[in-house]
Amino acid sequence: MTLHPKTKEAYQLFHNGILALSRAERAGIRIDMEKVEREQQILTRKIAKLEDRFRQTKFYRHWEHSMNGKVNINSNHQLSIFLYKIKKIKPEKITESGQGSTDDEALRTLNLPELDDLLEIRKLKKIRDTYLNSFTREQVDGYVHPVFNLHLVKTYRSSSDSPNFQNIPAKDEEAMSICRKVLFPRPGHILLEADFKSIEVAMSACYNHDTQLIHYLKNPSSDMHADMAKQIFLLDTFDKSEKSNKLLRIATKNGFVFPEFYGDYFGNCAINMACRWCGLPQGTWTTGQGVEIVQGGKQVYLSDHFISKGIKSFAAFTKHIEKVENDFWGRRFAEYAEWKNRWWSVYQKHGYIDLLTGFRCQGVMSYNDITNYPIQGTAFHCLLWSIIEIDQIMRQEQWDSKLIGQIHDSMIFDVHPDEFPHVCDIIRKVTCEWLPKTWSWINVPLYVELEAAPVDGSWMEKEKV
DNA sequence: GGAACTCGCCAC
DNA sequence: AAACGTGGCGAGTTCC
Repeated sequence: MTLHPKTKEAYQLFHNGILALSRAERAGIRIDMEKVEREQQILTRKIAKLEDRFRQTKFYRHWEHSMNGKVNINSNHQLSIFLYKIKKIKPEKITESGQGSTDDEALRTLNLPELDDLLEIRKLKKIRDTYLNSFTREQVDGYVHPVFNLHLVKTYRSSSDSPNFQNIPAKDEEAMSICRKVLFPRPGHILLEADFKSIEVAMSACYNHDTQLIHYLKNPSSDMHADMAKQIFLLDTFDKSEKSNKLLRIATKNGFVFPEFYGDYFGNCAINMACRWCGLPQGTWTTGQGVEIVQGGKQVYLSDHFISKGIKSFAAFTKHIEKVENDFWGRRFAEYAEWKNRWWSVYQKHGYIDLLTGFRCQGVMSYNDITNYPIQGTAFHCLLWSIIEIDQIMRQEQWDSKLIGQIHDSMIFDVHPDEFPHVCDIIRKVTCEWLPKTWSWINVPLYVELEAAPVDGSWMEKEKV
């Protein structure tokens, strides 16, 4: 498939965008190389220790024997053969090419305690060899200069490499801490990140004009994930501040709402919701299973709660999620669903789709592609427009502060403390006021969240402004 | 000895 | 009827 700008504005967005991003690349990000080296050494020692312990297990010795002494503990292929051919364990999960999977989830379900060390080794090696090592390899005088590409991604998002600045760990506490505490602003400066909130959902509303979706986006006190959690977990009341409800809300958001928006279906959602997020098994449910929740002021297990509501097995839960899905697309977001089908018809007729930002996607695409690409692309174009504006103001006003990076819906700045309030003010005006004014098809409010680290603080230390 | 592949895993 | 979108990159492996 091919991508191209159809309007002068679209061309200008890319032309000015790549110039602004090239200035961010030139600015770069400061790395504390001494810290990087120290962390690499610590990781190397930890890995060696874990490998020693792993080599003493019966599991390893059996593996070694079966491979005639030529074991490579980094080889998932070898591990797959050993587990599923030699030990003849039945694989729970199969890869794309049909062999037994050895990913984190597959190995955990095997319940072999020896494999825990192997998974830990994998994780530590990922941190050392992918992240810290790329900083060492790419740094010049203590700064890395990640490349930001506008021409590689099918959806009109960006990509980054050398090093990739867009996949530095953010979820796993240990990985995040090790990788982010070596990233610093220039001496005496402040790292600042500005993140568009729910920009993809907002952009989808610009295409589908769904009444209910717009209602959620226009009313900050409403909460679609909480409403869906209430429906999925059959709750009469939902206090968002309560701890177990927070978990149910996140499970709903990441296990149902977003996957459904991306084009997933109830079958996958049910597995993820029940097993991954709530700790419920795939078969029949019995008392005392899954996470604990609070119902009517009392702590109960999720399985007991569902059983009391007549959902007594994973199969029944899947049926329930199917009904929730039908309601989701058939009633709640019916206008969104109609847009998806209309949009698909337009593509089938013309062979291309045109984005609100003046770009065209042309060629062979699936139904999910057709309904996802415009949303992802347009969301990134909002960020790119903001980057161009801020970069221009920055140069006109001769800021000492600099834009240093971008992660699809967020911008990262290296800010002089004296300029900090002004930079925050400009970011808010550009993203939340001037952007919607310029692109009048934006039919919902836009929000940014600002997070900053203390002066001379690492990226690990950022907190809400 | 390098290209192309698979697998796994990090981000949005 | 079928069923999750986009990347980068490291390590191992296979092919030529």
